[in-house]
Amino acid sequence: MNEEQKKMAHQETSKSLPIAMLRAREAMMLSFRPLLSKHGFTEQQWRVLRVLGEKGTSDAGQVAFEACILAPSLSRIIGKLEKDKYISRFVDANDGRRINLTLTTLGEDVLNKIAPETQSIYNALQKRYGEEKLTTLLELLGEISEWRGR
Amino acid sequence: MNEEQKKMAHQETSKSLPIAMLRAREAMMLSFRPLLSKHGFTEQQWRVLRVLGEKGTSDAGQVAFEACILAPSLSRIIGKLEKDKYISRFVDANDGRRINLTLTTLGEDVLNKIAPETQSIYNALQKRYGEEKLTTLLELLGEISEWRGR
DNA sequence: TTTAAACAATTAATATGTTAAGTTATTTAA
DNA sequence: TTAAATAACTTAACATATTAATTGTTTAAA
Repeated sequence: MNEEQKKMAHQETSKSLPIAMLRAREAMMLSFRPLLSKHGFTEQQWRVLRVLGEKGTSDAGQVAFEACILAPSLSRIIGKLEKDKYISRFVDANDGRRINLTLTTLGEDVLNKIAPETQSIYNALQKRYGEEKLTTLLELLGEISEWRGR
Repeated sequence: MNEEQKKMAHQETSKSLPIAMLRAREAMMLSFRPLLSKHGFTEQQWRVLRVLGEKGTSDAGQVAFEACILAPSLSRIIGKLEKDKYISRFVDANDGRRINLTLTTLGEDVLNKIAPETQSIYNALQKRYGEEKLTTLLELLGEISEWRGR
């Protein structure tokens, strides 16, 4: 019995979708993260700003879902973003449980300042791999996102 | 000037690859995480066990790269896995800086016990989307992983 | 209507992510 | 050969991830 046969045969890590997504995402973030940290934001803070820029005012639950951040993490993140004057928060008029969030003028300014820089990184990626390939990738990822399996 | 025009037009979050990967990965982990936690492991601990099962003995740096975990995190993770007797660690004979890691018998046992269960979740995903689609996705992710752009 | 169930957000506790600094071992160059 | 540079890992500090418990609000049922 050789070395290989001692081990039971499992799926290779390179063929695991969650690991493959992690590695691919990490490769991209190696480019994006320095840009964000240059401006003093973490990935997660940036996602919150982007979602608010896209959706306008929306409640914390919606932002958490869109930014892919769990509620407890979001609570702290919006605490800091509010302290730093990038967003403001207020209780919903129709539902006292809900917290609405919106970008301040300062928040909009940083979004407008940083977004073009992230876009230029994205353009480099697109130039390298081609628009079609990236579109296909986005579509496939979108389908998986809707999976509620097993 | 209407509401839309007030905001500068940025890339939609749904068209951001890092966010799309995050959402897709999260959808999958919603299925995997309960299985892992049932056995008392976190995602990261599980990735370390899988990598060691695949590679056999290998040094911490290699494991960190393969499992997509930064060195400081790995230090803590292997500290716990060693304490719980799933792995053993020892200084490399040829390079005193390097720490070699290997699965214990207990580690191999849990790997062999849990892996089939994760595989069955994966099979459900494959049944839903088709083998070809998942293969395409893995290939595209693999290409992005090699990106070192800008 | 009054209470129980369901909800949204927050707090708490433990684990990991991220960057920087620190340790020890190895390599390189003077 | 030795001091500086490099490398691998660890520790530290702060931010986020995850699950559970808590608080306050709304809805639904008795």
